[in-house]
Amino acid sequence: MTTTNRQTQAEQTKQRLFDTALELFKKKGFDNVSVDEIVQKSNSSKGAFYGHFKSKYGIFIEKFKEIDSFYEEFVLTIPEEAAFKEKILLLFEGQMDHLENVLGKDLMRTVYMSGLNDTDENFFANSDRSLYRIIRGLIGEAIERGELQGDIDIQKLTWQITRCMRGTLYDWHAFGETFDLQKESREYIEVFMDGVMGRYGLYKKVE
Amino acid sequence: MTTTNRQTQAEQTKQRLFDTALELFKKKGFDNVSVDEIVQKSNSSKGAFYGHFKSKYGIFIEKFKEIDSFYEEFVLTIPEEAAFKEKILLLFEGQMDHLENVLGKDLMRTVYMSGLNDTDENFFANSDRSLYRIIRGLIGEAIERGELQGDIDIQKLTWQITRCMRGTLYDWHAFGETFDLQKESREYIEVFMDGVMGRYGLYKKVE
DNA sequence: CGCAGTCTTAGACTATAGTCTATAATATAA
DNA sequence: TTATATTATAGACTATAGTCTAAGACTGCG
Repeated sequence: MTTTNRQTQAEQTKQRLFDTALELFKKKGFDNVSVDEIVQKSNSSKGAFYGHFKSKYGIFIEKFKEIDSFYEEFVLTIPEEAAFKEKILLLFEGQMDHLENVLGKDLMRTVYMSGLNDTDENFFANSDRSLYRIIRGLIGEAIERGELQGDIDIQKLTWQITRCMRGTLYDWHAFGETFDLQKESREYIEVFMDGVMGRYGLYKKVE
Repeated sequence: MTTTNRQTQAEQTKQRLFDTALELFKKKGFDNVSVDEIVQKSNSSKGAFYGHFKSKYGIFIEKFKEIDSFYEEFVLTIPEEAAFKEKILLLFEGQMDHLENVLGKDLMRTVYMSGLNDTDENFFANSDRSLYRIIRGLIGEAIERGELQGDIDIQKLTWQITRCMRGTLYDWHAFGETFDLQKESREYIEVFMDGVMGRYGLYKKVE
């Protein structure tokens, strides 16, 4: 008998549930997989499942958290010298690509559903998220460089820019197949950023 | 026996279910009311309920549809001579006030939940909605008046402007109590409309 | 009128998310 | 080592949204 302590055992159970669930979700779609099936295919139990995850959504939310490490890495690929607006556009592009092609629509739908539930932990509202830190950083940098006015409310602008993401991603689900995420995202944030630069940008009339 | 025909009878049942459900939702909140309770308090049955409504959400969706008549009326109060941007701002203000104070947050949450469900009928995607017609109308009018360029994509701009609504309303739910709907809505759409006017507006540098 | 067809309704049934309690496995203390 | 406490897990149980079938009620036609 390999001497695994209880904690390790539990961690293994959690991992088994996690992997099995993700695999099933991928194969059959979130709504077509029951917790009973996950539990059974993992040789585990309801008790274990709800011991490790807050809800069925919990699995996806946990997976979704990986997105923050994506942001951390992606931001490094953004050219240092690019203009503020350009950087935001690149960030949107990279994000949408990742969401569509790596995490997938089904997972994102789940995340957005859970954002509407008081009971679930609120992922969006957590202002420590890498995404928020990164955008606050870009804004701060833009101010230092004299691209943006120094007296703007950084936090507010961060929420607004990320709201563009949320609005676009919501529509991605609400408007079905015909919705071209990349295209819609780009066109939308471009207009918004025009508004931002018009309001808070410096050296506008120069050039 | 009053000679009520079958259709009238059914209509009465539906109305009874509808009223009872709304009353219960208001008193206890959507999530704390079961279909069984609605059915029981209405002296009706599951069969009747699901005959008349597609889902439990269905009740709220039906109520929500009244918003279109609100738009139709509200738009009449917008001053004819106001600028395009101003009209949009007023529309947002009126809408948010109505959603917050008449329809209520619980109902709106339900509508937004159902927008994420493939199975439910998709309310947002229906381009016949009064809201969309009204905004298309305002854009068309602005073009005629020479406020906007004549070659813009009216439909696309309509989706984008309403996406500002959806983004703000989503955040209203996701960010909990501290979120000031009116304020957030105004500040956000103002920036966006600046972007719109900067891109598609005419006579910008004149004045 | 009486029969056939159709719509409405009743309510039993199913599917499934999440809770609860008991048990087994492990850790800790004596 | 033995006793006690803790924690993970099993799986029965509950709550509830939604389905399904049949029966009753009406309608219209011959």
